[in-house]
Amino acid sequence: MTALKKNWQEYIYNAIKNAADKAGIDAGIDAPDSIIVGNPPKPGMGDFAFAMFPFAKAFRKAPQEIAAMVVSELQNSPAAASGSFTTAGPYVNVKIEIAAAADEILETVLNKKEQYGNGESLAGKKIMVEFSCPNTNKPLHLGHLRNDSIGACISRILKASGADVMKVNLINDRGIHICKSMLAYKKFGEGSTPESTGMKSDHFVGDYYVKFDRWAKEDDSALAEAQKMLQDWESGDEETTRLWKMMNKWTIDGIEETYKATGISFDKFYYESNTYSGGKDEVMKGLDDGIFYKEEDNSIWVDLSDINLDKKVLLRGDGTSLYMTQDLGTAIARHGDWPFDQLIYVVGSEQQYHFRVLFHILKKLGYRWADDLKHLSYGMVNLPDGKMKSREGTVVDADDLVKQLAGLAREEIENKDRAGEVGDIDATSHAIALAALNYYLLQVSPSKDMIFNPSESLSFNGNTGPYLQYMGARISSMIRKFDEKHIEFEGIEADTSLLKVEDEKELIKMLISYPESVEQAAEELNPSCIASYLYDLAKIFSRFYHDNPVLNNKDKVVAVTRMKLSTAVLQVLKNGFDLIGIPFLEKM
RNA sequence: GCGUCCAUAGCUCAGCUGGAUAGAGCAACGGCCUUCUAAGCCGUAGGUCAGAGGUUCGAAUCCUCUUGGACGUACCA
Repeated sequence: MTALKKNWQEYIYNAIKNAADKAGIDAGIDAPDSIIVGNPPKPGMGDFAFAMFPFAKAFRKAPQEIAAMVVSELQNSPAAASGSFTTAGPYVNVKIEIAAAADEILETVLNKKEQYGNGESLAGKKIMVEFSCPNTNKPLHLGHLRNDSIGACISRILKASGADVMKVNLINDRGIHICKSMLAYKKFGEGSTPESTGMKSDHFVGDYYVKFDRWAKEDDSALAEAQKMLQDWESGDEETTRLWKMMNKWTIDGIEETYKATGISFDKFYYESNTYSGGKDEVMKGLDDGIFYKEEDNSIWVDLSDINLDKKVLLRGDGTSLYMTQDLGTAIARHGDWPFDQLIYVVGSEQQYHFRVLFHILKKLGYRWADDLKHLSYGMVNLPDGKMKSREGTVVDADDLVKQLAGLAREEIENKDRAGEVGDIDATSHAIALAALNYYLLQVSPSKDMIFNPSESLSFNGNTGPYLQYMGARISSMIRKFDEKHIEFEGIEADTSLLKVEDEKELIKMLISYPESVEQAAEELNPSCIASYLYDLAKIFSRFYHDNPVLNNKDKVVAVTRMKLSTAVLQVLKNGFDLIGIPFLEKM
């Protein structure tokens, strides 16, 4: 909440109080905070709107009449100096004096620079964010990209709100599915390597995962062999371990390349292969303490009837561990490494049950911090004709997608004849690709499933990341030209009282509300707040810039003032870009 | 069956703790480049906010039910 809004809440609050006192009644409100600040439906009607409906009961009067009383109170108060107000039926609409607000916000933005928008709401909090968590049996696909975008963005938003954030990844490098690709390679690989085939190493491994699937369809013994391999692996069999190490490295190397290309990074990597045994110990301990129980086949279970759930297996009869086993171990290890105030798991909605159970078990085991765990569940990415299915080859591969986007961006640059202008065309097209991708993935609220429409996501027009980048590039271009002509403008000071156009006012208001967007995004763990904010800001600027000469203005004072406004808009765009993962481009 | 989530324009999505005439983009149609990058700007058309009740001065938003969908309820992760 900005100071400006707070002031007006106060003014309205006092006005209502005074009116109530005069009428000898109790207004039924006790704090300025309780006054709701709205926006009038049309910009021309004012900047803030206050509905009088809630006070009708206390006053025993029609809201229209109360509005009139409030306005007359306002006229005799300090509020009169900072704006004007009218009744609009049951509403009191306020038009703020823009020059004073503009002066303040422009100074604030231009002084704070990349710090503008950062808040303190989470200051002192240690928040760990887990995301990505790839399996080491195949390369990343579109689903991972959504996870990565959300996880990375949430981390930045929390940091911008003052939290101490630790980004962690959990490499899923053990389990039956890993053994499947290992087994297929052992059987069909014939000693080939990523180098010998010239393939990206994670794709190389992924192919064997597919091969296993095909083999298992024809031969029932395949699965049993994989099971056997898992036992070998957990008992430390040398040959299996060697194969595992080699293939894991291939996959992880390949995935790291994808991370690098998509701008994803982590502060710490956890590996299931390290944490699963800690989880096993924990399960054994829980068994001794009578929290878990053993079945006849030696498997270990937890009874969850106390939270209206069934029972869940924690350790197989043959002693090998499961997803749950290692996740217990991982959580405990993490809290030991870095005692967090909150741990956010960015994981798909299909695992809601898993996390509910995980948190509950940790609580049963007596870990108080179990209450600080949160599953940030996000929806699936589907294709226009349904789901992505690896077996049917409808999976959208992450590397392919990024490459394809960059290719299209490059074409676009060439078509516009801007190849010479942009400098490094490869870097530029890649940056545009990332903008398109991240914006596309983040403009949708995480909780919702989304449809990935290839032709639409490959478009760079309209409500897209590249549109935002384009606005940034145009403002940058203007600033360059302004700097070149600096002699012409020497000694000329900006005068915000000249900001009279409606769009200028809108821009000022947008600048003021940026920190609220960030705060809201942090509170709701929803990046789409910032995505929509940025689009709104860019859209208004675009219209303003189209209709009103800035640098080329005949009046040099107006030119300087508008340049200052534009520079502030650019700063806020850039700050938002950093959060959403849109690379800023000086030229495009 | 039970649990969680979802349903807004032809399509993809916004819509803040309930507030004035529900907004964008894409697709369609029509305008605008001798001036700051046309990846742009402006306009036209397109809606029973799945349906029915309820709460309220006031509901896309809150509650209940119904319908439709997704996901889960694995000794997969």
